[in-house]
Parts: sequence; structure tokens; C-alpha cells
Amino acid sequence: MSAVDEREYALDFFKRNGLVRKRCKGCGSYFWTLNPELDNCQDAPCVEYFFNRIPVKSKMTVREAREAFLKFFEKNGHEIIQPRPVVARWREDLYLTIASIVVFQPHVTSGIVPPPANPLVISQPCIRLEDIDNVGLTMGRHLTLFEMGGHHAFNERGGKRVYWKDETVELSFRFFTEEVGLPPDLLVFKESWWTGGGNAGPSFEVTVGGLEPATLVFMQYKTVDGGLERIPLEIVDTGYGIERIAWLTSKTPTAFQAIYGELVENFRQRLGLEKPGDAFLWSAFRKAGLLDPSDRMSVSSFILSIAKDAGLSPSEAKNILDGEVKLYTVLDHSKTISYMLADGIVPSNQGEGYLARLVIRRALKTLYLIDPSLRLAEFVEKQIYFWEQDYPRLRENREYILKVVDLEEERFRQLIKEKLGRALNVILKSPTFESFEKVYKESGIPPDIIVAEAQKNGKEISVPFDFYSKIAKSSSSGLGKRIELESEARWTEGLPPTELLFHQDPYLRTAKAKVLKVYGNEVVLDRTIFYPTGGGQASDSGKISSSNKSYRVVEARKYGEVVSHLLEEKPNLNEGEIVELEIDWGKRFSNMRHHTATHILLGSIKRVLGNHVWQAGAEKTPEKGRLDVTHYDLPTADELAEIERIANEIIDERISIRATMMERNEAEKKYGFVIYQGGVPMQRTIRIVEIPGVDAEACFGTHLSNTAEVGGIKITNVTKLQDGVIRFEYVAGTRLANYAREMENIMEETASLFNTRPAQLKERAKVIASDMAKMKSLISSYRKMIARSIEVALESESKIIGRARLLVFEDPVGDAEGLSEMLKEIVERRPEAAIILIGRDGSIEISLGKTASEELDARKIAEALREEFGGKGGGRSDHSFLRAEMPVRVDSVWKILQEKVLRSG
RNA sequence: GGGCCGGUAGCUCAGCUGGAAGAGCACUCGGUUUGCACCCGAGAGGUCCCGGGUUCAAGUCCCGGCCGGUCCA
Repeated sequence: MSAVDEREYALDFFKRNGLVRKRCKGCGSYFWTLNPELDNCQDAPCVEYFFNRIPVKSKMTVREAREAFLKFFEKNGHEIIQPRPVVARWREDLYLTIASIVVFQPHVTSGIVPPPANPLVISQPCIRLEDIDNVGLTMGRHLTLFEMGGHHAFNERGGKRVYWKDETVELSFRFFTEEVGLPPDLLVFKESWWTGGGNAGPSFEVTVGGLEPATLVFMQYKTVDGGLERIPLEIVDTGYGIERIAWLTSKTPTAFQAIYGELVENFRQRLGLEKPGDAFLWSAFRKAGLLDPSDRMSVSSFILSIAKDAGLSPSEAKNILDGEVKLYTVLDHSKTISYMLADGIVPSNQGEGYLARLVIRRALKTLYLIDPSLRLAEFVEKQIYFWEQDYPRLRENREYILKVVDLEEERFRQLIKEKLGRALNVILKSPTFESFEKVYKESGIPPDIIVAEAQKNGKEISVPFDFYSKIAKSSSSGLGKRIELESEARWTEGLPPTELLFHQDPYLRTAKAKVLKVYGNEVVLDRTIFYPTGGGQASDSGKISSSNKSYRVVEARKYGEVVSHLLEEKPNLNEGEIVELEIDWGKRFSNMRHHTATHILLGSIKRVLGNHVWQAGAEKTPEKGRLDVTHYDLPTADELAEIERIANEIIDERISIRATMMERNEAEKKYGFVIYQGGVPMQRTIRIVEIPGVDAEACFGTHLSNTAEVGGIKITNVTKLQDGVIRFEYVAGTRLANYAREMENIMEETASLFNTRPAQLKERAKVIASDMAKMKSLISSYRKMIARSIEVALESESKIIGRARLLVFEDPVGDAEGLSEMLKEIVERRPEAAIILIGRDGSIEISLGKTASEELDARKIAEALREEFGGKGGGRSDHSFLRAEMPVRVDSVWKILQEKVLRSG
């Protein structure tokens, strides 16, 4: 990082209150403190944990720490904002909510939407999986799910100011000293530079006793091609570890006791693990601050020093530590799983669903290693009860959460049943990192389970050190949400937003508009009735007419807020000219029907399958609608029928549909994030399409004014798109007739192939099936007949060559496949048989019994025949095959045999 | 989205450098035994995922597709 101007950190607050700037002997970074004697930044790994010896006001649970945090900032002029889901549905570039500021990105931080309050305070559950492998080992420094308390202020450059660095640090200082009750002289503000998510700025890390309970970031740049650029807002982005505050005040050896309270011993008992002595845990606590989990030496010296402290052998210490790590892993993961599923993630092999599966699989693995009979759902259920007050969605979705955990467990067990044996063989042959990696990547069997299985069989092998992070490094690829760049056309810059008449009245078929700009085949008007491609709805087509000429509109496109019309030919239009617009109504109406049908269907699917169903994609064309949703299985025939029934019932209910423009914050408050099914618009005001009691979504599309106009919905196809995503295809309105016609055509054509009418197709098919069976058995009798005739010929027409009986036989019927099978049978039954079969297509098959093959060589015969008749072929000594180029007859074959094979043999 | 692995009898799977599709279990029949995964004998059961290509010859090699599994923040 380039040198930062130190004036960025020299705050008035420090000077006023007598804090001095010092440099850390350990890491070399600068920090501010009231204690001039301090020569260490007080952060891991520069110091052992000792915050357990620092006095605080009172012990706090997670809930109490959260309340204290929120209340303190509320008292100091902040408005409390409710937390969002842990799945970042409002972000196109992130799967999970990884920080409190994520809640306001990108719409607020980019200045498009005002913050819901300013300043504000929030405690946001966040999930980070980067350090999932360190969970447990670091005694609570790493958690996959944590609450980030954030007090945020959004300052407009040159406009409204709320507060900036000075006040932020002061608030933080006051919170930790007044509310948490830390001695002021032990609090340290370490200078740092924060960068992430495309933004950057100076920051302070607040540290105490080895722990970092908060970071204060002053976001004021965006990173552009490695350089920095000022952003229009200066944002106070703070992050307080609520769990860390609870730990700091609870004086427990690990964060887990502080976070989970009695749940720790409850889980321990169910897992059948013994509780280590206090000396052991406190030793682990002290050393954990120095531990670097990615360094093998650091890990082993961690174990050695604990062993020394607790008076144990290193292997005893390691065993106990392993047990503790497993316990903490189960505690941590089961909580994270419950939150992820509560927010409607469906496990999958892709996207955020994969992240859920990743955590579930790790938890299952850990349980399996402790005792294969343990069930994950039991632990997840306990977490639901433990946290439901703090996160009500846990209670609301309890049934779904447990069902999915069970399904995933079943899958995992199936995997082990199927693949463990083979995986073990591979590893036993070569227990290298590469083998473990190969097995893990292609079968998903974790190395720990293979090692445990090997131990059961008395084989000692070990898991490669740091296995998972090596895997992550070796195959890190583009599995992140990608930020889709809007393809803005330069040439539309400076044009005013197009007035969208189709929003005012979606039934408008014609209108007048003024030409603003012509660019190649594209025309921009001041207003339009043409719906541009977007939001999964297909574009309108139609025509634009000037006084002397009419042009086909092939497609309408949206560039930002400007709609452009692509014409079939380069138009002769002048800027300022008034033109007549007309859309193809049938197409538009069909698009509208399929679009409204999509909303109705989504509502129906949710009612039948559950609230975890989210739209994963959709497309509406004049021909049909297509909707991809998240769900863990294909719907059953009953569920499908029910979905269709409800959808059509909604149509019959004749429900009025409302489309209204709303302030974004207001819309989110009123409907929740379910409005972002089809993507997240980047506008301050958004358009909400609501079918009361069925569905409400932020949607740009053209909709009917009443559900009755949809006319009817028929689901035509349901497929599994990926694990966890299913696709519905359907038709609405008059398209039902087209669909019915297509089906009828298929039936008619099929029926006519069978010489019958559609109504009798089923009966006819039954007859045909039984006829087929009869034919099959008839053919096999005929084949047996031919086989017998071959055997007869073998007696009467064959030539005796030593112990062999040689027969040349011509296929009488053209049943090459059948005869070939028969030859094999005959030759097996009669070892002396040697049969040369001449096929109708010039093929020659030479088949010898066991005895015959001792007298003759099928390959030599084939070779001789090939020399005479041309062609190619070969085979084995008892069976060969060739295809001749010239016509082959029985007597000519005999002739060749006499000349070339029998004489020499 | 990218990588890897797989698809063969009802089930679990084998099938080598291309040369006549196999085993075990289950099934049917007969014998043995009268009961707890008993034994013996016989039999039936196949679109080798689909479509192209190479080849005299493809389950096997090549290309494309479908389906399943799995890994990747």
C-alpha cells in the first residue's frame, strides 16, 4: 500500500484528550493511546490475548451487547435500522451479506438513493466463509456468522455533513469506555488503510488486550485502475464485532462460551466429548492470539505450549484440542446453516446454494467423524430455538430449514455409501496430497473421513496439512457473482429520459412522438409506446410512420433512461419531426399475458412449495413464459396440479393489478425484499407491480390491469435446470389453443402412423405392444428353425477337416444379427463346428468351435477370402469377420478354401 | 459460470492396447430343506444414455448433446 499521509490520522480528538502516537514494536504500525509507555499495538498476533484480565462494566450476552451498542448510538442521535437477510438479494455482485455497509451498497453509497436515516445504526448478521477452516482452532477469533454493529454517516461532499473522523472516534471511545467500561488507557487506535468492494479510505482498528473489537473506516475513494478517485460521498463505515464485545465482557476462554452460553455444554454432551480443564482452555486462550492457522509450525508450537501449560503430552493435548475444535465447528456451522436457510437459500451445486451446501457438508463431516449416528438437524433445531428471538425468520421457516438439512444429510450419507470404498482404495495405493485432491474434487469425499476409515482398517495415514485452503488456492476460479456492465450507448448521452407511455397506459396501441435523434438504423423519440427488451420481457415490434414513409420497428432497446428504436432500414427522418407510432398489438398483449402469468405463477408456486422459492430467472415471449425458481426437488405431479389450479383460480378471482411508483425505502419497508425477484433496479423510485394477496415485485414490464385478462395458464413443461433450480414453462390466454393444437397434431400424426384415431390411440398402443411381444417370440422360433437347419447342414453338407466339420452357409433371410448369435450358440454346443456365413450385404463371418479352432485359423481363412474377394477384415483365431468388395457365393468360397487353406493346412 | 468423474440386466457393478455383452444379488422353474439372507440345478432378463464420426469391426476411440455426481468465493 502506498504511503498514506499521516495527517489523515492526526485527529483533534486525540490531541484534545492527550492520546499520543506510537509505533508498534511487533508489526511497525502506528497507533494512538493514552498510555505513553505502550510500545505494542495490542492486536493479534503482536500480543497474547489478555483481555480476560481487563475490567469491564458488566458481563454481556450477544443480545445484551447488541442492545447496548444500538442504544448508545440511538442516544447519540442515530436511528436504529432493522437488519437485512444474510443473503444479499439486493446485490448483483455478492451472494452473502458480509458487512453492515453491504446493506447500503451500491444504491446508497453511490448516491442514487438517500440513506433510510442519517446517521444510522444497525446490527447486521454477516456471513464470511473465507476463514471457515480456522473456525474453532482460533478459539473464536474466526466465526462464519457474526453480527456487525455499524454506525454509519453519509456526508455529501460540499453538501450536507453529518459527522466525520473526529466524532466517529470520539463516539467509539465513549462507547467502549462508558458502555463497555474499558479502562481508557488500554484502548488503542491503530492506524490502517482499508480497501474493499471497490472503495478505500483510511481507518482505525480499535484494539484492546489482543482483541480487535471494532474497525472505523472512512470511505472516501473508489479504486480505479489501481489508483484512487474521490467519491461524491464521504462515508463513515464502522464495524463492531458484537460477539467480540460479548466475549470481551464475559471473561470466557473462548468466544463460543460467550456466544452460545449453556448451548456449549449441551452440544458437548450430545457429541459425547469430555470437558477439558480450565487450565487447558485458558492456556489455549492466551496462545490463540499468537496463532497463525495457515502455518504448520505455528500450529504445532500452539499445541506444544498448551501441552506444557496443562502438563499433558503433546498428543494428549492435540486430542483434546481436536475435540474442542469439532465442538466449536458444530456450534458455529449449525448456527450459520440455520440463518442461511431461514433466508431462503436452497442448497445447490452452484451460486449461493453451493455456499450453503459447503457449510452443511462441513458440519455433516464433523459430526460423522465424532459419531456417524449423530444427526445434524438436531443441532440446527437447537440453534433455531436459541436464536429465534433475535432472528424471527428462523422460527417462521423452521420446517423448511429442518427438512432441507435432513435432505442434505441423506445425500451426504448416500455419497459416503457409494464412494468411500473406492476413495479409500485410491488413497491407500498412494496417500499423497495429489490423490486426496483428486478424490475430493471428483467425488467430494473429504480426506478426514478417508483417514478415519483407514484407521478403522488399521491403516495409519494423515490428512495433508492445510488441505482445504490449498484446494481453494489451486482452483480459485470465477465463481463470484459477476458485475454486469450496462452496455450504455455513447450516442444517446445528453438525450432526455424517454417518456414511457406504456407505463401510463399499457393498452395504448398508437401514439404520436417527436424525433430527437437518428443514429444509423436507430431512432430516439421524446416518448414511446414501444416496450424495450428488459426484465425478461421481449421487446415490442411495430412501425413508425412519417408523413411520407413507414418503417418497421424490429426492436426497442433501453440505454439508461433512453429508449431507442431499431428500424429495419436506415430512416429518412429529421430531428423535431412528429411521427406516428403503432405497436403489434397481438404480440404485445401476449407478452403482457405471459408477464402477468409469471407473477401469478410465482405466487402460486410459493403457496404450494414454500417461501424459500425465489425467482432465479424468467423470460416472457409472445409464444410462452419461462420461470426458473429455487427449490430442492422437482415438484410432484400433485404439487404441479395444485400450482396450476391455484394460478387459474387467481385468474378467475378477477383481481385488480396495481402498478405504482414508490420510494425505494418505502417499498422495501412495505413489502420486504421479495420485491427483488427479477433483479434490483438502481433507482431512487421504483415501480411496484402488485397483485394483492398474490405477489408484489419491482417490475418494469407491461402488465394487465386484472388477472382475469390472463385468460388461463397451462404449465407445459417442468425440468430440473440445476440442482436446486427448477424451470417452469407455460402458456397463457389464447396461446393455450396453440398449445392444444400442437398436442393434437402430435396425437393425430402418431395415431395415423398406427392407422387409428387419437381417441383410440391408447387401446391401439396396448395391442401393438402385445403384438410386438408375440412377434419377438415368433422371430426367436424362426431363428431356432434356421439354427436347426444349419445344424442339419453341418451333418450333411459339411466337409470333415481333421477333427473339424466345415460348413459354408448363405444367410437365407438377411438377419445378420440373429444369425450371428446363433452361430455362437451352435459353435459352443458343437466344438467341432466351423461355420462360414455369407451375409446378404457381402459380409462374411467365420465362426469356429473349440475343437475346430485347433484345426483351422479363422484369421487365415479371412485373409484368404480377402485376397480373393477384396475388402477388409480380421478378428481372432476362433472368430473373424470381413466385408468383401465382390459378390460372394458358396461354391466360390469352397474353391478358395480348397486352394489356399485346406491344401496348405 | 468454470473444472473433474460417471451413465452397461430390476439393483450393485466388472468389461485391458477396438475383435461374439459378463459377475453377484434379486427374479422364474425344478430339486433339496419345511422357517430366521440354506444348498444344488436350470431359465428368463440388454436401445451398453442419445445423436453423429473414425473403422472391415465401437460398450471401448473422436465430436456434439442429455442426465447424474462433485469441486471451486
